[in-house]
Amino acid sequence: MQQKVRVPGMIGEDLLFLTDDQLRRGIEAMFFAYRAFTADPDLILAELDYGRAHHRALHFINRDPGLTVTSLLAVLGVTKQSLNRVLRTLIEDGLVESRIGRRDRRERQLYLTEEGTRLERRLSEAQRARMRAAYRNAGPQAVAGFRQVLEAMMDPETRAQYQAMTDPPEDRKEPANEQPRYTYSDRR
Amino acid sequence: MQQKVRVPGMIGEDLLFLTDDQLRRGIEAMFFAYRAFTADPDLILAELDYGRAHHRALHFINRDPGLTVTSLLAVLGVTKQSLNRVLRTLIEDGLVESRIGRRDRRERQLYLTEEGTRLERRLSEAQRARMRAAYRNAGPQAVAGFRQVLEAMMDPETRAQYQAMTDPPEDRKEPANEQPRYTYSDRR
DNA sequence: TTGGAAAGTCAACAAGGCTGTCCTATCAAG
DNA sequence: CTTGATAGGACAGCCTTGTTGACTTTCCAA
Repeated sequence: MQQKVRVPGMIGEDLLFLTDDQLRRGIEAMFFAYRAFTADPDLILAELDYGRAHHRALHFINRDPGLTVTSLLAVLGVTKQSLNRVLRTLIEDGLVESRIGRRDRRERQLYLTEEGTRLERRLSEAQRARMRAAYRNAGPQAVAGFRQVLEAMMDPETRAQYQAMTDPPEDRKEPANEQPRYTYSDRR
Repeated sequence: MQQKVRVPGMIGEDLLFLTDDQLRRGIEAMFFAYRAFTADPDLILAELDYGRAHHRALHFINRDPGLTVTSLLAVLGVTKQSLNRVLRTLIEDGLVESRIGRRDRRERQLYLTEEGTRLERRLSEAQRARMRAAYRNAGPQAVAGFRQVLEAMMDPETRAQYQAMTDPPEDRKEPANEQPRYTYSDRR
């Protein structure tokens, strides 16, 4: 079990980064970082009696307005019943609007209301602030590596979905406003 | 709100990686990757009627045998009651042993039993396998960046704790077996 | 016209967070 | 030796968010 091999001169490249110990460090880093990653939005959500599930719904509806319940279900990877509970409160509270599908009237297309947009922005700005600080601190090269490892960690289907999400500017139904749009937001 | 600035020639360094859009990509990468990260152990745990909380306890007890309940509490960042529920089942099931503290008899020092060690190994090997594949795929430079960003994302206290955990070989109570120990485990 | 997909609903259950309260054992200081 | 503080454990009860299973309504498409 746990066959450990003492390596004398190293093979070709430096393989020390594949050590069980290095892997454990990475695992723990994921655990601690993810906790921090969700901490800021969680504070805001707690005030409003919402949970992480609400944040996730708001995030993906904001990113892709008009997406159907089924698509959202697929992205989030939860059951219809679980999502429905969350979605219902968001709709009741006037943060999300559910319109009957234009192509297929069985489908429901989801949109954020004004108020929903406001909350989403508040939540995601809190989350971005931490991310931005971490990015800035680590630098562009580190960020590239960060993304590369995370992508390599995903299940293949998820990764495909993730990469398709906005990798190509991709026209879904709206012709999509073109223009490269090199935007850079800052504050503080 | 959301002040966007069209950047013509870029400032000094390339700041495109701090774009709100790039930050959003990073946020989504965290979400999807974390889901994958927990997926493999979750499958094993489900078989045995355990949950993620049990895995976390086993992990940290394994990493630091003899740690006290209070230390474990601090690392996990949950309440005593929440941990206790999990710990109790692990002790009842004979995976964890709780010995009276040697220095302070009020404390309980936690150890994995044979069986606990076996399960921990099974869980962590599943998790490491995915991590190893991702690491190998991304390469050592990317891994360095990955860790750098995750560390920058942590709360300062957590980061200090994380870095202290095994950064210096550090003798806690055992004199700690020295020797650099360049080990490299593989299979497949 | 009919089969099946999309959506929604109800009920029930479980994991794992949380708070609050209370108790015991033990240490350390006065 | 007493007394206050600390470590741990237990019980009750609450919440969110995940799950299954069963059932209905709506509506598209063959």
